[in-house]
Amino acid sequence: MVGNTRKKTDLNPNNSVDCVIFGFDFEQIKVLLIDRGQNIDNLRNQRALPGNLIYNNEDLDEAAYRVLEELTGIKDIYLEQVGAFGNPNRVNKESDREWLKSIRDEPNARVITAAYYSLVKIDDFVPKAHSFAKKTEWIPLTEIEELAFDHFEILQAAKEKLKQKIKIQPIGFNLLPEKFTLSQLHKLYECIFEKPIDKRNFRRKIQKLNILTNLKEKQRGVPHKPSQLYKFNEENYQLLSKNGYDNFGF
Amino acid sequence: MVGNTRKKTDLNPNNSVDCVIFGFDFEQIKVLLIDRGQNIDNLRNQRALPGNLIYNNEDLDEAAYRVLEELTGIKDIYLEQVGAFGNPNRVNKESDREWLKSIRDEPNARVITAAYYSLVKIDDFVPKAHSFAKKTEWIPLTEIEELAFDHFEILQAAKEKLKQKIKIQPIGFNLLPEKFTLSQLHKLYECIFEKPIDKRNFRRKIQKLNILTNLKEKQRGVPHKPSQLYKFNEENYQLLSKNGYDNFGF
DNA sequence: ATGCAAAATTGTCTTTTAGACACTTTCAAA
DNA sequence: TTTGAAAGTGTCTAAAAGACAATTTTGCAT
Repeated sequence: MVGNTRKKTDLNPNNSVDCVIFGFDFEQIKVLLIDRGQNIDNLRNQRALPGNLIYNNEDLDEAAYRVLEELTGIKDIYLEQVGAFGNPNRVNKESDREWLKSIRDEPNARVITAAYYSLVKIDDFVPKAHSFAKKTEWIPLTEIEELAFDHFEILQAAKEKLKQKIKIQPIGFNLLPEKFTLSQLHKLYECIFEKPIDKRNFRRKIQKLNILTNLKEKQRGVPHKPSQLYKFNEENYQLLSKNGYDNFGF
Repeated sequence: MVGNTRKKTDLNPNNSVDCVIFGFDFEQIKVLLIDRGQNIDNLRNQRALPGNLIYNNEDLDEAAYRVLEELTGIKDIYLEQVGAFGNPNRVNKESDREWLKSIRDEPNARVITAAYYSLVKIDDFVPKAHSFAKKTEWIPLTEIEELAFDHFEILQAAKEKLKQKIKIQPIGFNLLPEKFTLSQLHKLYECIFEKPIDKRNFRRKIQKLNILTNLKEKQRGVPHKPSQLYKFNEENYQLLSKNGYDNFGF
């Protein structure tokens, strides 16, 4: 947006954005986490959400898009704010402080973060180390038990937002490739809602939305009845979004 | 929470909270706004949401409760975050800058705000001037066309949150007095959803939730058939909240 | 070629919910 | 006693949710 180059001194030491980036590998929901590769004795090597300080002249949304792109290369994607997290101790765990000292000019500053979440096609991003992230990995949601700072709390809030949001907008398509099967879509909804959903009822309901185009093309090479491939119908989706729907829950 | 007295120097000049305080007078939704009583020539005397800077050692939620109490005297009330608003120009309107100079030590600081909304029983709070608010008034939602800073935008977001939230939790009771009638509740929902709702269908649906207790007591002195008074059944509400409901929309 | 394993696909019935719709009752005030 | 004003109430129809199981198509192993 702003073409200017920014200096390190333009960083706002008190405000950051953190991104919860969800992906889906047809089996489970995964989250993109960075590993800070800490080697200090007796400190757990906790993972963290990708995030960073914002610039002083930068909008929060803009910052989220920038950080997301800087850390993952992904852009032009659904991004939604989860909220602001400002517990004064959110940055005070000993292991976190050590890490901050190594990457920040003002490691003791109080930091309030605006959290965002994003849904990406998992194959569009091959994690690689970047900047202060020594490693970047897709970690299954179910395996995440603790994170740096208050990131676990942020993650829970993001999950909750996603659950609510997908009831009123079919945003799940952002997690799937161009061509996908109804079974994959079904599995995705089961993962998000964290409960089994009747196959036939799900298909009936999703088809009635009228946002799927049958590609008249089949899966190939699977050792069972091949599935029809569908694509997401952008035009009808726009129409639907405008009018809105209220209750795509199960 | 923290008993310490706070000094002005403990204020965080870059982060604030703003509160959208909704009330209901049985006719319409109102919002509590402050009037900054500006006397400068040619500047519109815009109203603003009550809000203020937070302290450095203060949690955001805590700050919201504090500011709400400081500005209105109200506490122990439903408070929910709307989100963070951080447009770098949100504080740059000329009329706003003038005002900030008169009340802030660092009037030029960039301020990111965390917005909250709250639902209060309108009669519990009799507006009176306080601190830098020269006046405090309940203004009907429908009459609000512009506000200071980005407060109009925040208000719209808060309205939207409220609309969504009330579909999954019966939070509207916070807007009503202890004893209320079904007609009042009905009117409230119409105001929030900004559309007429069929009386009989509404009654059927709200009664099925099982969170109303009929007080076997009637309105008195009204020049028409007096209405039954109800109270909100806390016990069943807890039960309902735990299990949740999905679709109390119209 | 045959059979098997694995997942895809499909429809019906029942129950619940949504949505449309209008008349009667009860009170205060004139 | 009449009138105005809002409260209160029930039924029918259409749509949606939810429960439920058999058949089809493919690759692969024999």
